[in-house]
Amino acid sequence: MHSFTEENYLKAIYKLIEQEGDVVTTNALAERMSTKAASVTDMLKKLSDKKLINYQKYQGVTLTTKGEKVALNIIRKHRLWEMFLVEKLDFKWDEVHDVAEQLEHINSDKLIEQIDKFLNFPKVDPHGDPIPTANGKLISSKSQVLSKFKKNDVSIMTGVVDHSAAFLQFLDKSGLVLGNEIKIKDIVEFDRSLQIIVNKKDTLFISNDVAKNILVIKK
Amino acid sequence: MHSFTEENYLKAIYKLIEQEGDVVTTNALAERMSTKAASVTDMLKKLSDKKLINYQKYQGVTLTTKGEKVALNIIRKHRLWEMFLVEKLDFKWDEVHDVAEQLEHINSDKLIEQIDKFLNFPKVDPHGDPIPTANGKLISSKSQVLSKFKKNDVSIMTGVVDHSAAFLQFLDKSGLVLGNEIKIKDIVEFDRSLQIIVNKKDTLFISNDVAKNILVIKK
DNA sequence: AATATATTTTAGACTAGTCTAAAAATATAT
DNA sequence: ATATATTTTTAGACTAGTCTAAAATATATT
Repeated sequence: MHSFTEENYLKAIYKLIEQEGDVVTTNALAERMSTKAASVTDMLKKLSDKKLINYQKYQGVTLTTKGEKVALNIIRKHRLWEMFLVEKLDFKWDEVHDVAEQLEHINSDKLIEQIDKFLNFPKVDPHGDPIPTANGKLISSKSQVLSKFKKNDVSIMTGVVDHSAAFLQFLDKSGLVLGNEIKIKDIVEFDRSLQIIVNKKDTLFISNDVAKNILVIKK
Repeated sequence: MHSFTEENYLKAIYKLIEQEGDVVTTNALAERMSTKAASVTDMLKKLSDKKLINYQKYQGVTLTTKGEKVALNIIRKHRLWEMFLVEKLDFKWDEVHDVAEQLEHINSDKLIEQIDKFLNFPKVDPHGDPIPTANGKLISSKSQVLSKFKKNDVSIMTGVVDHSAAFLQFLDKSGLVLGNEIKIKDIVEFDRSLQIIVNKKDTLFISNDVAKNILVIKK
């Protein structure tokens, strides 16, 4: 199997490609892993030798099919564990990340299949992120950020971009949870902040920064 | 916190003291950890510096109060996870060990308290071993090995000494599970093997070696 | 009590992963 | 087109944990 550290690098590469596009740079990876560029270079050589990434000096990295499979499997385990913590152990959605970061490295096919079954094969995790299948397929959601919508658009909240505890707690406090209907009542020209109506009842003002971190699907 | 490896050494020391008595030797520990005596010596110095063990060169080791607390906490987590796997995820009692060896190192107080609650605060694990409390108390069971009993004694099976998958599978096949009543119908002088009656129905012959690995409590 | 044997420790080396400082390559600006 | 700045890689060193081989200590035998 792959080491704890190798798995974390592969996951980080996957996520950076997912959000930043085509290739990942050494510096970007160093920042994400809270380490130094020199350490990243060392690890990239190792992952490249194992055929988990495509790497040419100075040219950045992408994942090989094999590397992507490993990354998606870690993400699958992470999201299933998060779901388990929230659904079965009464964790809040802002409390699950650190524990899931540990649990995702537990190595047992039977364990993760049974957890999946125990949860009745969920499609998304508590943050609305899709859970990759056992054979490494990821159904990408058609959700978009709320900030892209126009006045009077009505949508359903399906996820978040920022997963920090601070942001998630703010959403809880504001009554913004997955599944809620959000109608944009007004958009303030000056700062692009939004006035929204949640579930046809509560009127709320949110900044554009907040809106950029809320995922919705058009109704 | 303590490293994965440190935790495993402390657990091994605890178990060796529990079954072999007062002090643990370097060689015994090396064998248990599947490593070399030289490596053990290095680790003993480290654990001693951290005040987790009492160690004098050439004199063997015991756990300090602090070290015992760490060991018991690992054992607590191990046994709760085993219980979870069997009770909630349909694992067999011979399948849980390796996964629990990994899960026992997950570091989250909330997680283990919630697992405990989810299982309704079990007192023993699937092998009949007592689960230490959150504050490090271990209720030692009054069980004894079946081989110590006499002809016509009646007892209830409460646990096992050998936890290997092979032994547990043999017990399953023989219909010997926790809670069963075992009456000793006869003891063969020659090899101390036993003829037993399980649950007042099935007659079975077991070797003395097997009897030494079955824990029972007198009825 | 002296010697032989077994156990334990030390010394020095190895791997995985990390670091700093310096060198090399690439990108940007004039 | 060349100089400057930025990014990336290399070189060498460090820690945790491991190893082998040799030295030190303890135990057993006569």
